[in-house]
Amino acid sequence: MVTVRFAPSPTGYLHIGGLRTALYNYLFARHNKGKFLLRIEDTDRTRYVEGAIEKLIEVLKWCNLEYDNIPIIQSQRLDIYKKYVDELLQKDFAYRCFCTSERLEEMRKNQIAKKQPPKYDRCCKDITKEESEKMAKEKTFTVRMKMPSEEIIFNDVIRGDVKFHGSLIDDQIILKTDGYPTYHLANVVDDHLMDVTHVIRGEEWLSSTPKHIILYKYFGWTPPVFAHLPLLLNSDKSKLSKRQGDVAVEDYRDKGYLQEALLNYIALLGWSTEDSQQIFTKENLIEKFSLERCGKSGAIFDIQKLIWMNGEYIRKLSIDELTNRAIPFIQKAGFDTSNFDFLKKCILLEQDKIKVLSDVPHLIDFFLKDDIIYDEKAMQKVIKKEGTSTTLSTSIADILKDIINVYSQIQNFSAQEIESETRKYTESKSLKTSQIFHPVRVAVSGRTEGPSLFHMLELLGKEKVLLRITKIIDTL
RNA sequence: GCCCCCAUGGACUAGCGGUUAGGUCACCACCCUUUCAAGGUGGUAGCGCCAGUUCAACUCUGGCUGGGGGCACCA
Repeated sequence: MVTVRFAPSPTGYLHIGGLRTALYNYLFARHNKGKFLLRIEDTDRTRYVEGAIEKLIEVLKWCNLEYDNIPIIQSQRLDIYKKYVDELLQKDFAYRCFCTSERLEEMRKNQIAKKQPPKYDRCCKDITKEESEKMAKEKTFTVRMKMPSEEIIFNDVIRGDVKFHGSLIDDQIILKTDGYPTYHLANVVDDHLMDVTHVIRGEEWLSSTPKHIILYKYFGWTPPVFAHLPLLLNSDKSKLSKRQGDVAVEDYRDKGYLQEALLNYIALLGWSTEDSQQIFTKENLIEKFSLERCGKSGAIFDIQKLIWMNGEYIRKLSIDELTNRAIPFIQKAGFDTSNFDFLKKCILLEQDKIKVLSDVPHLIDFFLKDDIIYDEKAMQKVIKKEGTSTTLSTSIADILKDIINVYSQIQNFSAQEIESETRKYTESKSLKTSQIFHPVRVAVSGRTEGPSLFHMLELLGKEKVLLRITKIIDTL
């Protein structure tokens, strides 16, 4: 059975690149009716972050990437790793290293200064077993794996055959002085113990794969199939990182990107179908995903396309669903959200315009509050007509006064009714519709852009409309 | 410095020897329209370079250039 895993380290947030890795693993598992497991790689105590695991799990849940196991936590399995390290020591595939980190650092500095590749000098490699046992009792030590001087070739599903030479690779530390294993050891041991069949991970791991291959060999285990995904990039083509924009999945969530849109967009960063389909349901992705159709080159994370796609998904949401999802954002902006039906009507009028959910409060705020803000430019351009004759300005006031009269007469203040009465008035005065529509719009909403005018007036209600127009006339 | 990976318009990509090099985002124009959007139609823009193989290279091979990743008691 196909078994894959997502193995993040809990650094405090889920990186968007990590999410892509998780997604591809998930899709691959579901497509093959296999298992998708979660493993937390927290073997670095110096990077321990309070609450990071919980946060990670919460974000994964928000993304709807459900895993099939109780998450494996590496820091709780120290005895297991120790057992395997001992096995390697016993078989002479590894050795204790008593060098201090100061010495190693010094050595590395010198090597770099001499333009040599930084590499351990194997100072402790030839200490006899007896000596090593003895020293282990009084000194702290790490354990290093022995890299054989041989050609290491492995097949990567995405990249084909990749070749390294063992002689160029360091004797990697597999067990630290604090008793914790390093990534390489823990990763290989756990993947084996969890029966992982396919390792799908980022390209940054490609060059340490030979170490893993050798570990599998030393243990006598069959290595999994490897697939190294191209990296996600900043706009300057460097590895996607903080500093150049948001990289945490929760940032996107908090800005109002839909989980469906984020995943859909991210799925397309490094994978595509032959017909270049853009919009996929999750089921669709599961059905069509394959590692063979993954690309090899890094992909720039382009927010523009994500924004477009998010809008696409928002437009497809039912109005109830959209309202529910927008409510937290409206609340955050300080508005009362108890009147669901009213909010629904407001949002419906703006649905086509919403790119991210955090747009919603601003788009509908003039429905929700009485002291609306009048956009200065809009006022100048539409109401005050700066630079043109005062007679025109007067006529706008007159028009608005007439409109008040017209609207006061309307019994059934519906969009249809308002429109027909407005048009009737326009004709009777031989005015252009724009001479009426624009000033009314600005008067009631404070801005030039907005929803369909008459639907907006209906929703606002006769009382507010008359009040707001009156208020504007007073300023003229 | 060493090792590895990669290379189609501004971005994501399709292509797997013969195509008017296709799609999506962005951009521009037009249409629709009371505004802004949305939607529709059309458009600008691309195979990094040099050899080789071949009747024929975006496609295969080699080199170059460019970009990226890795080289921790981090993952």
